[in-house]
Amino acid sequence: MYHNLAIVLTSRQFVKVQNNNPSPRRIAHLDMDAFYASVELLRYPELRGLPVVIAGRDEHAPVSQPDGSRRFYRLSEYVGRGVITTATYEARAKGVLSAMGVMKAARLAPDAILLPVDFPRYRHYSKLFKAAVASIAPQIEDTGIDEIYIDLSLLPDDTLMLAQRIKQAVRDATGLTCSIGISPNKLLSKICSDLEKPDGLTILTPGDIPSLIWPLSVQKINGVGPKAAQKLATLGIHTIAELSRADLSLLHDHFGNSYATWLYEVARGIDHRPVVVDAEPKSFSRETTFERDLHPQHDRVYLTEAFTSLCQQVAEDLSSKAYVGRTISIKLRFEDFRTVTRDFSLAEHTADAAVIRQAAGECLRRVPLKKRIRLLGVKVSALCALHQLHALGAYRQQEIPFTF
DNA sequence: TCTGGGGTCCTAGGACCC
DNA sequence: TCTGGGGTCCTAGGACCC
Repeated sequence: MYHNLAIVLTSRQFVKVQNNNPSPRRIAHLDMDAFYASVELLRYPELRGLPVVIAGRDEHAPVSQPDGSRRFYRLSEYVGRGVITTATYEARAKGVLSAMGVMKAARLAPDAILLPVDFPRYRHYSKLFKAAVASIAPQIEDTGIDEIYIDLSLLPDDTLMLAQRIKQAVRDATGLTCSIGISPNKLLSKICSDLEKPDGLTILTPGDIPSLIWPLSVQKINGVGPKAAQKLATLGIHTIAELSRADLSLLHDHFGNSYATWLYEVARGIDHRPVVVDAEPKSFSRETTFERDLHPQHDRVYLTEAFTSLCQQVAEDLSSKAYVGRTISIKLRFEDFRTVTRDFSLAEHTADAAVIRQAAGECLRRVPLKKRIRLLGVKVSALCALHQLHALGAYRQQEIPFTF
């Protein structure tokens, strides 16, 4: 009954190998298992097997006791705003999910152990596991702190052997497990790295599509989120199989032209995107949600300090990565969760905190401040790497002297 | 019971230029 | 008095991802 859904491998999904025979790409997606929580379990091994959630700031850090033991905070002790960043599989079993409000999670699992987020530590382990993978398969696309795509196409080794070596290398370097999905493209590999978590290894062949991919919810497709899934549901489309049976014209009527075409292709397992090894950043930003909603006038002094501090942080981020940017943006979220943005493009690139602060101030002036403010953010985009800017400057100087 | 922080990409209207 | 089409940049908002 699913004969029309056979996976289509077009010529663009093939690469040339030494013997000149086209062969399908071998793209792996590697995803670390419950990454932040697993890193925390490395330093607090006594928490293994317990429901643990990672959320919030430092005030919930474990406290060392006089007898050498540690006193951990429980989720039920948490007060204030915030969301769950990660949960161990034991906590997930109680219904606690990433991005869930902490107060809601506390009702589901009041006794779960609560640990604060420690990004520097996760970044360290991120570098370790990526270096371990690179020692075996160097064609890596960075897609986050805990996941990567790897292009295995040009490596001579057997796919299963490669995947097992990569998993072992990650474990040796970090003590952590990961899950790997391998297929001819990023779309399918991303889906199948999730199929056997944790410590999974799934190699997807076209023959597996009906049993493994078709029954899944459309939301398992990377790029179909809550809004699109809801809209598809009103059309009676819930699974990937149902999506692949939908008329292109029906999708065109309800989604934009390009999104409809994209949906039509991904439902058939088609995805030509390359593994991008050296992507340049597009923006740097800093934002903060306040402990309580702040009044634009009464809390003016504190808001101004926070605003300036965000500008300084972004400026430091730019400088430390050797970038300059030309478009300065601000973001405000009000007490009713309505979010507005304003931006301003400068004539020249900058990484200077005072210049960024000045431009951000111009943006802020264009926002009517009638409600309390929940979040404030500053972003710099239209980036240029510092070394490229120098080249650009030299180029400009060549042109300008041409006068009579 | 409200909903973090860091990103990417897309759309769409208007300005402006040729 | 009416009035083209294409290209690029700027700005604002929104969906989505980890």
